[in-house]
Amino acid sequence: MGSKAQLTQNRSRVRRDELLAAAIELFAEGGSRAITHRAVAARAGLPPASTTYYFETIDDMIREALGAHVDQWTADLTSLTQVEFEADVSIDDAAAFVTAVFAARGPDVAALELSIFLAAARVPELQDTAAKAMQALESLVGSMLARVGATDSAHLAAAIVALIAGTALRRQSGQYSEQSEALLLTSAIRDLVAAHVLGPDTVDHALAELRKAKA
Amino acid sequence: MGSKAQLTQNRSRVRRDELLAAAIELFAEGGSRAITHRAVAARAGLPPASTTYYFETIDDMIREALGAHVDQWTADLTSLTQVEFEADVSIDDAAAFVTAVFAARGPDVAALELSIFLAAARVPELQDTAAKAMQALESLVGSMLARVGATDSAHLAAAIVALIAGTALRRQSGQYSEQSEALLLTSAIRDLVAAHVLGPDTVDHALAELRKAKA
DNA sequence: GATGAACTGGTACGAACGTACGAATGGGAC
DNA sequence: GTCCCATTCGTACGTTCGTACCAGTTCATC
Repeated sequence: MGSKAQLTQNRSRVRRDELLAAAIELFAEGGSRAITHRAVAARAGLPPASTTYYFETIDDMIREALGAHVDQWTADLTSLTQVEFEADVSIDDAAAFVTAVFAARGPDVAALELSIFLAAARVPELQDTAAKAMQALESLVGSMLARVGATDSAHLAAAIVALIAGTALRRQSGQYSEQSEALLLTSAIRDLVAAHVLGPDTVDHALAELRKAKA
Repeated sequence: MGSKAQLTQNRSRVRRDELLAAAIELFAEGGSRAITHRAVAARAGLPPASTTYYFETIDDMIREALGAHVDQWTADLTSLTQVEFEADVSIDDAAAFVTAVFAARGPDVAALELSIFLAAARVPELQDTAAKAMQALESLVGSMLARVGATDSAHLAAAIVALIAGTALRRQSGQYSEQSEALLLTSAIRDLVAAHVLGPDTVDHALAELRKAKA
């Protein structure tokens, strides 16, 4: 549905993917405003009419481009979950690994991922796609937590995901160095895991002490 | 610079602000793609030519709209820092208060703020604006921490900011209930503050225990 | 209340847009 | 090999875009 193209030929599928990739490139550079039939085709090195053959409307094209990119991201995250580690994984190894997911490819790419995720989440047809991406990230974090021996906790994984995403977002303001951000993320993850290990009673007690000390 | 308008009249300034507000509305609904001279003027209930009088180019208008919104947000955050509290503020009160900053106005607004912040951070002319907004948020969190008696720590405030931002982002996937998100955020903040109170040695020890338990 | 600058708003123009069309091309099934 | 249909791609149409223009109106200053 959507497109008139039937994609019976291999080359055709390749060209279609090239158009989607070109659309994402343009989106990264100038937002959705930069995505036009002609611009996408030109970027992909294809004739102007190629876009109308593969996509019913320009909105379809944008949707597909965003969706395909988020799907790819989800697939990447999922495959990372399968990676084998040596038996002894430290928290810091795990944190560094997870940090890399969002941050290692550079702030520009992180900004792109965030923008795409955000744009996708606001398109009704892509909400499932966005939700799956977030689930994949939480699964990845969950599997890392399992590796370091933490008792299973969706709550903890969710908090760490929020921390990762928030760090990526915070970094966009451009006023922090990359390594200080990585340090911040690592130490915050350590704190969250430690609090989880110590248990709610210890946390309650520490906060009660804080309150007493203030008085 | 930028605009030919000199804004010597009050009504003129009001109209200009109305145009900026209309631009933000359209941005919220359809992204930067939806911002056109005519659409903005129509939304503001003003004649089509009004936009060209106040803004040199459409890109200037978009920049100004984004910048003005982020500035307003910064001002809101800064004024919240000045709010007086009763003497005894619990961590949960503080967490709830801070949560409200990002979340209370509903997920749609949070998505808008995130989108605008992200878009602004990618426009060179607005990077200072975006950085100031992030600083204002960190100051707000820092002042709340001071109120609950935590020893001053930029590190802790930064981690909590990341947590807030990340929670707002995570929520955009639309698969979590608003209250579960609030609960997640509150408990994660509690954990971070507790870990800070307990100190790095305790955290190290807890993580070491975790490692031992796994073996 | 006169005067000049600031502002208003209708209209116009070239460029770029989304989309449609049709002739030319090419690959797969028989 | 030949036939058919998917694909390619130049071209064209109507629309909407960004921007410019200018006659009319309103306001601040005197």
